[in-house]
Amino acid sequence: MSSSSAAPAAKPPMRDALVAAAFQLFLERGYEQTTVDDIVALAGVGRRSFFRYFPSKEDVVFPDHERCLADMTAFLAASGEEDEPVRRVCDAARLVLRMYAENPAFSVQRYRLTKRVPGLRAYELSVVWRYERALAEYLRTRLAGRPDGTLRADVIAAAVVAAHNNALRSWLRSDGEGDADAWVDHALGYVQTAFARPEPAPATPAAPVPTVAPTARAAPAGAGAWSERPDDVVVLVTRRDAPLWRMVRELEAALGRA
Amino acid sequence: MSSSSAAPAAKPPMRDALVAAAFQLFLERGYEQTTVDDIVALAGVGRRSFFRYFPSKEDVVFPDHERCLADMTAFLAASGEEDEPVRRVCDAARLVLRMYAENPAFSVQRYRLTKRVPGLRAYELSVVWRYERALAEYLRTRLAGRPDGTLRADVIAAAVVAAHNNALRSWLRSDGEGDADAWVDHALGYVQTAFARPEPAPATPAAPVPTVAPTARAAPAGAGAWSERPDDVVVLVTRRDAPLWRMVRELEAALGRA
DNA sequence: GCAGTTCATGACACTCAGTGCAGTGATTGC
DNA sequence: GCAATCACTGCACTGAGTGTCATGAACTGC
Repeated sequence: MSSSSAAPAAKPPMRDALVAAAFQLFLERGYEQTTVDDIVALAGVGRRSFFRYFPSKEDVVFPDHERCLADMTAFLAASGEEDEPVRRVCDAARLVLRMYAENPAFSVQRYRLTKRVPGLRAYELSVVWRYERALAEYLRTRLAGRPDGTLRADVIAAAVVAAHNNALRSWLRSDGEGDADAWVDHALGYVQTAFARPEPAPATPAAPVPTVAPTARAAPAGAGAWSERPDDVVVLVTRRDAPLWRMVRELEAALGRA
Repeated sequence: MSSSSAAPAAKPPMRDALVAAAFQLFLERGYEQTTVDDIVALAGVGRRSFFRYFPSKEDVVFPDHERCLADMTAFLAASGEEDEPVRRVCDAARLVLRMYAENPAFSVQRYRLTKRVPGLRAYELSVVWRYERALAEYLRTRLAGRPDGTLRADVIAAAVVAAHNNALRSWLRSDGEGDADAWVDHALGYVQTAFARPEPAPATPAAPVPTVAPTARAAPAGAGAWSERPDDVVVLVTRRDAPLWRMVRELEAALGRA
């Protein structure tokens, strides 16, 4: 019972049931050959419920990215002036790797699925783009005022994402057998050295792969994404025209319920 | 050549008519508020014809990217061993800029459209991704055999695309008034220097950064980098232990939705 | 226990993107 | 002239996504 049932709002099993049913059918007969009606029929729920939990058919393939993005945003927001910016975004990228590594079998299946289906590849791009934007926004604030601040922010963010994905895909192609952390450390190390030049701080060129920062989102309290210390309070900032389901999902993510 | 093949099959005017009608309606009432039926009605053609010229509604917004991608692929394929790889992909990226610069008014309109419509942003990502893959594939062959060849290829391609897009968007935000080439040259020059280091090629240290950095109107917005969007945002502050439904209710109240 | 409320779910109907198919009219080649 | 081809149109269909309402379970206060 590590994470289920315990406290206030019980985790809805329907969401997981839908993901399971969807993947069963996707692997059986393919993504495009599976309709939402097929999924809800197998899961034994109403069609409308599917779209209450997932805004689109594609979203059921990436059920945990929203949460991971919230973690990344919180991780970056918790950064201070003492953190080296490039290093910080590299560590933030490792959060994504960790999510993939938490369930290798699932990740490998999904990788093979997204590789085959153009629509899913396109959707994955939009997911990756949001990670990249989160990194870039952080870097923009950290590099503000410096020459070419936003340019460097965008380029470094793109490079970090590309390096991470290069290593991640290598690991996924190995069916989750290899050492994902080693690959990602190596890839991010390359980016760090490539962009360390304008900084005077290449004093520690070899060491800089000190593994992931704490964050241990296993701890229920530590997941308090927004509004760090002033506990007991949650602040949600969202676009007014965003769909309600997305606001609710962010809210849930901020609350640490999943 | 750039505009070759004028002779063979005369360009169908219907395609252009559809693009014109689509943009007229998109600008009038918005992208999502415009149906394909509206477009074909204004263009005075049958609905089925639309999908013969454009595989999807999104494609009508990017009518020339397919051609540009083909040009880029050809440009890279025509490269020889004597070309410096990073420089070559930078020049390839400039082909995209040229396409945008060929029709500034149209490009600016499209930029404003894609910035507003999430679906178009997502579609643009898939377009950009194809450019990036073309660059990365080229670099992979050129860097094959070298240590971390594919990693470096992916990272450099991503950096080039990010730099190009950063400059391109700066130009688009200036309503096509500024010197697009100067911005892109500067941005790509930064990438070239950043990745020129691991190479032993200090033979031409000064030359490879010919950059035209001037850019008279350096920062039109000054430091106000991203102070956009004051409105359109809703903020919810609530106690963490409040029931979820109550938070949602307050959210809905704040939104003005029943 | 009981009435009132809240909310998740399900059933229905609708819009719209995208596709397959058949029919029509014009052009081209013989 | 005749046949084949081509561009176009209309029609019907699938399937994703959305708004709306009814139901029913769980929780409220009494």
